[in-house]
Amino acid sequence: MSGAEKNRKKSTIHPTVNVRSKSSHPRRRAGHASIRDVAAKAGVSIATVSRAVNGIPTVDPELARRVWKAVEEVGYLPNTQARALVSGRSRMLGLIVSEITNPFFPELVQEFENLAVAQGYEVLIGSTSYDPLRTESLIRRMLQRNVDGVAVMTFGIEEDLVQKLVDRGFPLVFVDAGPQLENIRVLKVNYGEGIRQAVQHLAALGHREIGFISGPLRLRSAVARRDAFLKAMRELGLKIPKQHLVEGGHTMEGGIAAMEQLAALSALPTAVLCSNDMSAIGALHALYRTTHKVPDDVSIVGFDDIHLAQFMLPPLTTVQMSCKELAVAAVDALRAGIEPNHPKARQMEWQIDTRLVVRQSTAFPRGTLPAVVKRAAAKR
Amino acid sequence: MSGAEKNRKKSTIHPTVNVRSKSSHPRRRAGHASIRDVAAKAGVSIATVSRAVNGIPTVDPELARRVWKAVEEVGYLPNTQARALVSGRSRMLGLIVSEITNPFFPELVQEFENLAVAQGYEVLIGSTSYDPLRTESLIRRMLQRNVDGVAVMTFGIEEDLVQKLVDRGFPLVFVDAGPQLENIRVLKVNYGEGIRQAVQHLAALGHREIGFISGPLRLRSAVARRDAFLKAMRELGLKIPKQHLVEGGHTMEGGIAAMEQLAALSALPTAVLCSNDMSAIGALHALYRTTHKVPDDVSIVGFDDIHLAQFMLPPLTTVQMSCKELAVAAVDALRAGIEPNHPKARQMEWQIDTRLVVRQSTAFPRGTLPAVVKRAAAKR
DNA sequence: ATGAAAGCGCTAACAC
DNA sequence: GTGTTAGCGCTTTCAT
Repeated sequence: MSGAEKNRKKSTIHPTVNVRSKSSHPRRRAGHASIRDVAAKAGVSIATVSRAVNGIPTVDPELARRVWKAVEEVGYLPNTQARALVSGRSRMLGLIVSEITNPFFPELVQEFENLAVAQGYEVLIGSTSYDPLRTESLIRRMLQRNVDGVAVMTFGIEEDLVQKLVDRGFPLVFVDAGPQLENIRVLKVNYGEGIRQAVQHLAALGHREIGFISGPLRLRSAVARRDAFLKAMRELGLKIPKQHLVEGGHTMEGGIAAMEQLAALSALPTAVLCSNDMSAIGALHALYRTTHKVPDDVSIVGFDDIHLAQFMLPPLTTVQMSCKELAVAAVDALRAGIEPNHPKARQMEWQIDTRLVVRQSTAFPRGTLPAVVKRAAAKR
Repeated sequence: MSGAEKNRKKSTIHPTVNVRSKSSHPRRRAGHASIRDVAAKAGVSIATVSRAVNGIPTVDPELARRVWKAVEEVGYLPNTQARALVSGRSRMLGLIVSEITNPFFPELVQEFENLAVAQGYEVLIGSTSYDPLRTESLIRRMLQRNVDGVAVMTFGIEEDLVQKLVDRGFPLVFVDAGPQLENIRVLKVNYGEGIRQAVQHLAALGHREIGFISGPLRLRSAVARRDAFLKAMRELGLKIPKQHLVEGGHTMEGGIAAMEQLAALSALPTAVLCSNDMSAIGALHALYRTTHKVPDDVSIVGFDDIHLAQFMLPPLTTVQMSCKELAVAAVDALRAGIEPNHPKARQMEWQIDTRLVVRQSTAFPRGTLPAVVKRAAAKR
């Protein structure tokens, strides 16, 4: 109970008692107890308070008790900013998504946040609206806030900035990051698997004319989904006329526009696969407006399996990409990059699977009945 | 170009040149340029750098130029944590919502974030999942992160904590905060207006049996909406049998369950008002499963007007509560509480209006045709 | 085991 | 107008 008062100002030669407590410093944060208040109350040094609060085992149990009591009494909350300043680590993670209003992302955000918080991290969220400029300013702001790492769940960012960060050794996690960039951890989504299942499901029902509503093609992930579709079709020997391939922008509006384009064709495909669920919902809506029935007239398949999908009318058949899985991988990858002794510190790739979920927006092509049904009908 | 080196360690008596630049301190943040690096590069003191960077007009233009050049060269980003530490303000706002996966909230979050960022604030987002414990830990975490204020867009929080914060003078903004708490800024939503419009719209169409699917009744806002409905019905002299009032929990699942309950009644109401759009979507789904047609068999009205509402099948008639308006008010109210010289520093209430948006989920009650239609039919 | 003191990066009061 | 310096709240040597 001696030196603590020296930490303050030049001031009087005789720092008698608790002058510190309500501070001489004008900028002192109002109404907030600091470590010094606790130290004074407990009659120990601030170092001991720090140690007690951080659970360092070498503190005398009796002193620890006194410290905790004082903490209680003054309502002390350690100031994370100060901690971050001295430790050089903020225990904040950045999470950048393309469009927070696309329901897939809130689901992702929630999972990510739960995991992060459980592991002692806070999350700074940013939504880019597909704007590279926004993405850049977002990353810049997050860096200023000293986040320990950033997970970018979208693409369209200036490579320069990424390169600079990578050079600096800043932990970065991308989904579907394409190119040669080293030292970036990447979540590789296996689009092929789920999309092949979807195409095969449609083909098995008898569909041969299958259209595709893609996402915005400057997004790597959108391109990857389209390519997976093309590949699956080719594997089955199915043709894709150019006009059956339309861009939908991953929004409901985009889905509507794309479906209208398809519907204007002389021969509307009997089934349409969409690059995400929002486009699929848009497609559903467009078909409703043009009085086409789903799935009787045309089958629709989505991608993502957002919560909403099962509540659509009709419930949407879709390719599931688990945002839980994505979140787990993202947090894991981030920590691998941040914490020097992380068991996966050297791992650079995380695999994410996708799979088909069959609901009621897919059925036999219009005007056809499969053999089994015909046989059943004949029996009557 | 002299004293800056003194800031470091005891060390050598002769701090010849740029020993500081890559630091002697072991905890120095790796790869990140600090204000001292800029000062060294520009040949000025750190104070000048600080002033230049913060746009203080009294700096010599020539020096300012040199500073900015150095900033460019070393890739300097001011450390927000340090700034926050010294200024006692973090320029971070907390935003607490009840359920990030309810599409209304991402829309709100996005608006809020855009506004906040434009005004130089960062946003820390938290989702409570209606859990008071989570809410409390959320607020606690936000306080540790030194947020300048918190907007709570949900209710169910322990009053103790709120009281403590209020006593401390901590800026807090609530939506629909009910009780006597002083020094809390509140966003008063005028549910009555929009809901009265909805009930009158239904009544005008000829509905007399109008059901209501409420939200979770521990939420003030849910109670307020139900009460507004009851009041509007009373004003029109319409009766509400108890079984026409069911709780839906503000989720799709809840909406489905509630609608099923209603559908199981001997006399299903001809119209149902829902406490939010998600319940309404659930109701739509439940009616689809029970092969009731909307709006032919029963009219449905939602609340919130989320983006999705217009894309439902059929497009949802709903009471609009503009999240843009809410966000604007929330940020405004927060800043009023934070900034001592804010023009509205003394204002404690913000009004938010609601209004009906008519789409296609409402129509005449089943089995009825209004006079005009009958006359038109008779003419043929 | 405990305390003193340095210092994280920055701002602002003060001196010149 | 510019530099020096104290200090924001905290962690972490280094002595004791």
